[in-house]
Amino acid sequence: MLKKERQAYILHQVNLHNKVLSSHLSEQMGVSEDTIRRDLAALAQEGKILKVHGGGLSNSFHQGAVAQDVYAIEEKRIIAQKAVGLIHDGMFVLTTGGTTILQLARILPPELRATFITVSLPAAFEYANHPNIEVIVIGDKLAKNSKITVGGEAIAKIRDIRADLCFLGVNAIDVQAGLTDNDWEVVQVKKAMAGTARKVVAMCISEKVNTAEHLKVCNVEDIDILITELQPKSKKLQPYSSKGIRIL
Amino acid sequence: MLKKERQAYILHQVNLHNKVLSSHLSEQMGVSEDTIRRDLAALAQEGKILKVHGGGLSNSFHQGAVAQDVYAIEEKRIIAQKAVGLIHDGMFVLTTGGTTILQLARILPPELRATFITVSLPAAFEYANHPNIEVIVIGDKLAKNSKITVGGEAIAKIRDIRADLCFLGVNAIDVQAGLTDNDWEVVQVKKAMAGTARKVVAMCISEKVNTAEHLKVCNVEDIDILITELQPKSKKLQPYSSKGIRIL
DNA sequence: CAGTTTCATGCATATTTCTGCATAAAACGT
DNA sequence: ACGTTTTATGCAGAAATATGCATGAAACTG
Repeated sequence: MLKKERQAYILHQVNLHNKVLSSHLSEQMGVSEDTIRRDLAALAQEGKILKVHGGGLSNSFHQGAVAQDVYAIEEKRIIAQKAVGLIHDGMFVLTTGGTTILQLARILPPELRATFITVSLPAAFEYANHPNIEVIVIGDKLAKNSKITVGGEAIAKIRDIRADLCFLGVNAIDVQAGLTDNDWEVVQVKKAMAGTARKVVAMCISEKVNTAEHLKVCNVEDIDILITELQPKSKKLQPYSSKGIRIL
Repeated sequence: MLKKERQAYILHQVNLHNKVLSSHLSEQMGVSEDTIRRDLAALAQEGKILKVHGGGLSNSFHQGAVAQDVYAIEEKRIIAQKAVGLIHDGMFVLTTGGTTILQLARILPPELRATFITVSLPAAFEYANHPNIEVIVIGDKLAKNSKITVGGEAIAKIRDIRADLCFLGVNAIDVQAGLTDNDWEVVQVKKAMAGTARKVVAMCISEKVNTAEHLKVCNVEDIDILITELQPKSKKLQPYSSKGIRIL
């Protein structure tokens, strides 16, 4: 990894999380803490970040800036953290859109080499920031509110891909009703994704567990792994666990 | 392998991956690292890439990810204003990426009903803000630097579309050399677009008129309309006018 | 204030770059 | 066509750069 590249990545992380730890970064990109410290010093020198003991801070504190607030961001961050452990080098990964997926995109370890395939434009942007990931965009008509491509072309293309892993941002999940959503076209895309991947991972904040929407994506049995921000052994998740779904 | 060829390849790699390593390139095309370094230096000299210790980076790194201001925005706004007059209800419009195209996207009249087809993710986002426009995204591998999709799939898809109008963001135009660009894949996409549309519109700031890059997109005769920020009767544009191209 | 973590400094090492030069290939002028 | 000039490329050795490690100092924590 090149110096500038590393610094750009650090800057990205700082802008995203408002703080970084030297120890964390060091581990994340496999260089010594000394190097990280030198990078932080350089970035601080350029005024891009604020260097503090133990890491760095966004200087947006200093200048006052915008913090885009995502609903239940902490929960989603936890979920993303669990999900990232499933991805290994060389994998082909299908993802939908949604804010949980975006969180996932942001915390992908920089040395991970994988191919991400998505219908979500925001997700594609996020993946594009990553130094070692190949991004494949599935094309079709753009659904304006969700910024994902939907339609027959997209679905056919998804079916052509034998992905190792599929991450579904989940709107509602229920033991009886299965995975459900409320946008017809989104459902088509998710169906296709769930159908073609070797392992299907559902990412869902606990609040949406045991809720249902009008349109069905798939049965809970079709899911291989369910990730929520709760403990895996949490009572709320027992019904899913006993259906043979792995809980993280 | 010729020097120009090599440099075009390097540039393509940079546009696709945002970085290249001298060592890697050297091995990949069987020339010494010295030669690669000289190529990188030349490309950096022309401002096409950012040269760093160990290789090269896309110059999007240098500008800082946030708040990059568009070069020559006033000129581009004028061009976009002229271009928008060509679009009518019901049309199918193909567009490339580039900042000029983004300007166009922003000033589309809200009551316009048309279908825009693009390989550019930023352009797609911009179009998506429009209330009455249908947006079709062409999918394929994402070039990280320019955020456009490139590759065989994309080109095949473009060829399937009979668009009424094609807007090309132009990198360089010259009466002799024609429309030229510096990234092989981008050139393929532009070629396909220019080839399939009923009318081809080139949008080009006057600064780039009578300049040339390494790779050819098409002849000036293949363009139907040329838009710059200059007056149509401007002297600089005479040669194009006399080739039968309509100037706006 | 004692213990732990983080930091700065100097140094060692590996990698990358620069410089000058030699050679080969291409372009040019007459 | 021939010799000359320009250009492109590779190579060797010196210089610069990037990084990690060891040590003691400084900063945090409770």
